[in-house]
Amino acid sequence: MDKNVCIERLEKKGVRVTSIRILVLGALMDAQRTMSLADLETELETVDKSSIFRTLEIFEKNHLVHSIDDGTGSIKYEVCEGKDECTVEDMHTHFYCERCHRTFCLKNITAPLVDLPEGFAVHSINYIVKGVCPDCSRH
Amino acid sequence: MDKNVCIERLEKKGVRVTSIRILVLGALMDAQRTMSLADLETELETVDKSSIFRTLEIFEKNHLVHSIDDGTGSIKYEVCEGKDECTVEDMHTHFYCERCHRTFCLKNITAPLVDLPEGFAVHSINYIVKGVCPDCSRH
DNA sequence: AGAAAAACTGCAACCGGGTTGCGGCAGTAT
DNA sequence: ATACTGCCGCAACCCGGTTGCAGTTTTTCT
Repeated sequence: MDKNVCIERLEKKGVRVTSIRILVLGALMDAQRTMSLADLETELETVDKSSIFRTLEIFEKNHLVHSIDDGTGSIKYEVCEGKDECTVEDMHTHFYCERCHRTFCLKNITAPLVDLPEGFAVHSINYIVKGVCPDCSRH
Repeated sequence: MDKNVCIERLEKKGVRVTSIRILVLGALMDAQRTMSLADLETELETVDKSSIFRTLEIFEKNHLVHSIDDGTGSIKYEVCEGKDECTVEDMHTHFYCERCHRTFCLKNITAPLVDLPEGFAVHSINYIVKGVCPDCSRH
């Protein structure tokens, strides 16, 4: 991912630009899938785990990325597509492949919302479908 | 929960009856909510963590209980209602209260299933709605 | 019943993802 | 230049979950 695109995006969200932040954001934007902290660690060998962690914290607070819990025990991150907030984009469907252990963002499929009994106030939805992805079911 | 009810249920599923298993199953059946390993640990002071863990493993394999990942980092367990399998019951909606940190089973609300692109094979659904529960929103 | 095998349990140690304290470094402001 | 603030790497920690092992109980086989 072009460095300047990252810098621009960081500045737009009011996040101070550093070399590590460019690297992390670039890796996430390049990735065609969600990435865990461990994924980023192996991708960016030179960068310390805690630095990546704190970078993601800042990114999340500033709505540059959001996290998804796909039930695998490790949180996944992906860049927000929305303009300012990503509360709505947050709610798209994710698919977890039990064979290749990848988590897919089905961004064009918004997560369904059921009617809840009186008194329940909804803030967010975590909708994960698990099974076998097209790649794996071909083999 | 009556001891004999537990014993009966264990035998019905072909799980060997031990005192610990009666305790764990009883605690889960009594609970009006899902329970984590830690919850069971504090509830059953006398029983070792690893024993509870292995007991839950066996229960899950024999479809006495199933687990839900509510995204809090600790897996929750609840007793299966179904006769033999609980693949369908598994798919009901759960609600996680961000204030009191309890996970509710909304057993009468089945988890919705979206249409996925060609090639995705669905095995299970993880549908967690997060927000504030009726109890907490009253205060 | 008695011996061997299998299953169950508690203890302690481990594992891995996530998190934090701290000291050093870098950039910015005064 | 000096003081301040924020960023980073290292190491250590935390916590839920998991495993190896040894002692005990239960089952199985004769």
